[in-house]
Parts: sequence; C-alpha cells; structure tokens
Amino acid sequence: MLELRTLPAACAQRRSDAACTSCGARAFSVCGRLGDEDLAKLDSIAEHTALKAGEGLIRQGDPAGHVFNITSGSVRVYKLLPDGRRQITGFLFAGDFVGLATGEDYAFSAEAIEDATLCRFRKSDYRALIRQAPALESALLERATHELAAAQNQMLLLGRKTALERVASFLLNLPEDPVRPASDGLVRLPMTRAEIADYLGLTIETVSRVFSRLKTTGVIRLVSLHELRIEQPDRLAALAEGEG
Amino acid sequence: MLELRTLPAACAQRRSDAACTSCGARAFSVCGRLGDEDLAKLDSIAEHTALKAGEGLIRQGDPAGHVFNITSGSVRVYKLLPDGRRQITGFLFAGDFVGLATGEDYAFSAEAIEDATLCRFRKSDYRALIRQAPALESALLERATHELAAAQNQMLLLGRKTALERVASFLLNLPEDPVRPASDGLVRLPMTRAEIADYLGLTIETVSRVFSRLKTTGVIRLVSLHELRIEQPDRLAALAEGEG
DNA sequence: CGGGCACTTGAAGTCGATCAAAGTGTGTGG
DNA sequence: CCACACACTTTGATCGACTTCAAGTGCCCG
Repeated sequence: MLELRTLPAACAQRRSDAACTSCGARAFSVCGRLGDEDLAKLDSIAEHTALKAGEGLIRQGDPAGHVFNITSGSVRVYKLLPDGRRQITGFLFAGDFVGLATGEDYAFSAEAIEDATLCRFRKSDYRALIRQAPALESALLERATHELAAAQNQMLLLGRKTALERVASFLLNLPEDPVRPASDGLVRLPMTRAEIADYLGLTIETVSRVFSRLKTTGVIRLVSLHELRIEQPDRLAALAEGEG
Repeated sequence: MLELRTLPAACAQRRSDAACTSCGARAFSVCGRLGDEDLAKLDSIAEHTALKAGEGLIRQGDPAGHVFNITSGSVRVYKLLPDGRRQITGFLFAGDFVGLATGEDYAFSAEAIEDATLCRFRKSDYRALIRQAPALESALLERATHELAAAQNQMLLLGRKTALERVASFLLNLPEDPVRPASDGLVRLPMTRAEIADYLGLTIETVSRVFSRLKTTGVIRLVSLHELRIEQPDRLAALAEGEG
C-alpha cells in the first residue's frame, strides 16, 4: 500500500513558515490533487525501503536511477568539496521527494539522519507514469517552484545573515513536531549540531554558542539536546531578519 | 514575432559549465521541444517590453501577475533584508525565464542590469496555455530542476567556499560572450563589482582584491572593467574547488 | 578638460573559525 | 543495574579572513 495517500494530514501540520502557508504544504500539492487511479498507478511502481540512521540513499556521482519519496524519518542532502568541506542543502522529512533535480548523475548525496522509510521509484517507470498522469507533472512543477523559492531564501541566509540570524531563521523554518502538534513552539531537532552547522555555513562551536545565547536571553528553552521550545516566537522572528 | 524560436542557437553557446552540457541549454529545453502550434500559441499571448538599465520588472511583495522571458540584455534577481543587505540570487540572460517560482506575491525583485528586452506573459493566460500544451510544462519542469541544481551549487559556494574560490567559481559559470563565441576565454561582465559582491556574499573590496590577485598571478587578464579573459582555465577551475 | 562615479588599494577592526579542554549524555557490556 | 567508553556538546582563548573605514586612482561622459 502506498503511503503517499496518507501524507496530506502530516504535511498540513509540519510547515509553519509563511512562504508555505499559501500552498498548503509541499507534499500535499503532489498527493492532494491526484485521483484514485493516479495513486494506484504510483502504487504499482513503488518499492518500499527502510534505512537505518546514517545509511545513504543517494551518492554524489552515481547514475541517477531512482526517485524517492520519504514516508518517515528524516534525511540530509548535501554536497562536498574535494577537501571534505560539506554543505547540507536541505533536510527532508515525511512527504518530501528526493532525486527529482538531477541530470544523468546525482549531483548530491543523501543519507538518513535517523531511521527512515521511503518509497523508491525507478526513474524510467516514473517518467512513463508522468506521461500518463499529467496532473502529477504539474504538481511536481509547483513543488519544484517552491523549493526554488526556499533555495533563494537559503542563499540570502548564507550570503548575508549573521550567525545569530541564521540560527534564528533555521529554528523558525523547522517543521513542528507532527506527533504533538498541539504543543506549540516545540521543535524536534533530529540532526546533530554538526549537521546544523553544515546547513547554515557555520561551525559546531558557533552554533552551540548561539543556542546558548538564545537560551540565556529566554528566547528558546532546550528541553533536551534534540528538542527545544520556542518561548518567544516574535523575538526569534525579529532576530531572523536582523531586527533584533 | 516571438523571439523564443531564435533562442536555441544563443543558448547552445552560452553555457560552458559541465552541469548544463547534458541538457544542452536551459532555454533550449523549453523551445527546442515545442512544435510550431505551441510556439504560435505562446506568441499569441506574448507582450514585448524594453527596459533601460536599472529599471525594474519585478518588485518583491507585489502580486505575481506575470511571467517573463528575457530576449536580450541581462537582469539581476535579488532579495533584501529590512536593513538593506542584498543577496543577488541570480543573473539572467537571453533565454532565461523570470517569475515562474512564485506564489501569490513575488518573493524577490528583478531589475535590468543593462538595457534589455523581454516577452511578458500574463500569468493567467500562461497557465491556461500550459493546460493546452503539456510539452511546455514538462520542459519547464526540466528547467526548474536545473535551476534547483544550480541553486545547490550556489549554496555550497556561499556556505563553504573562500573568497578566492567564490570568485573563481563565478567566473567559470559566467556565459561566454555570445557575440564573439570564437574568442575563447573572453568573458563579459555586464554587472558592477557591487553586484558581483552581492551575488557572492562578499564586499566590493574583497571582490576587487581577488580580481587583482588573479590578475597578478596570471590566471586572468582584465581587458577592460567589464570584460576579461581567462588565461589559465585549468588553474581557475582548480582554485574554484579549493585545489589551488 | 573636468566632474563624478566606480574601482582599487591600504590600514584597522570584528565576527566567526580554530585550537583546546572540560562537561554531558548515551549506549554497551560486565 | 551500574560503570565505563565514546561521541557529541559546551565553553574558553587565540587567530585569521573578510569587513569596515579611508584614501587614492582611473575611466567615462558631458
């Protein structure tokens, strides 16, 4: 059975940033529009996989043979420089697609941050399917479009924001815990400080220091290492835009 | 008459980076696939405009009513922070589209760097057209996909590369002068140092210093302020990846 | 030819990186 | 269940790349 069908509910909860409220949610735009036949077709070419924390699903340079849809857990997508410097270009969660934006070979790597499950589609099957189900293609274009907008925001962050502004922006864009959506402001951080640093173009130490600063100023509270509560969303938002 | 038809030739010349050779060129993927009827339909809803240097075509926050295709000249796309910090997210040239990646309102601004001409499509007309010409949609998805890959490269640049690596990467990704394609290594820089700086997440002074360094080490030669020749492409490529 | 703007170059300052060490949590094996 | 080991995180001190501030230089255009 294809999990895609169950995504809208999850997605509607997980995006709180303004850029995404208008479109509902990212995965929603894919599955919400599809009729039962289209879903059945998708189902017929889907292949389910489970990954343990740290396992890779895509390796930079490999021929781009598959497209993935994450059904649970979280994934890091990154690029490396020859000397090992890493830039994480995105964290992906349930409902997100991976592997669409590729040519012949994958131009990035993707690995599970924590145990994850996903649907895998052979790219050729997938293309064939799209020809039969044009609604899918337009939904994907809309998604790609929103990812592009998100990428532009990240460029602004990486090119022009201070460490404090970067961390604040990051926390605000994080999906709220879908398990306990009522507990407002509670955010889960499945990734390590090193991954946050590599996402924000900073070092571990700087990320840690900024967290400490936000903690002592009362903007956030660290519930545990991988879970925090945003105590003052307004101040955090102001900080994110350089108005703190 | 719609200029789109004339783009393939121009595009085939202007992209030299490896990421784009496989797809031919970005605009090519849009116009190359379309039949005469589709082109005629596009033509019927196109509206031609000319812009003087510095004039804007899109302003951040305005309702997103149009999609544009640049037919000559060059355009800067950027986002601003409240205090005026600017991140240029891309330079666009003949054949490129602007305004696809938007929701209700534009999330960025776009202005002509030099005198430019463009086709303008009302977004509603444009959407209607897409419904009739599915080939257009799949071509646009492919383009969006490549822009996403380019955006990921830019994130790597902004997050993890040094000033020298950024400038080197920038010069290598610049389109070669389409007017004189034979003169290998000759690059036109229609934008100012300030624009380069805001694209690379640096200051004017740092960009200038790196240019000077590349000049004195013989990697490039400045023909004029806005035109330079890459004398040692291999060394420049090595520098761009941190192997200099 | 002269004014203005963009660019270059130099000197000092700063934010984040790097180096270093102590603290904390987690998982494993006894 | 506890103790140990290891990996991750936090905090502190120093360093360096890029920024900021400040003159100069040169080019373009009237």
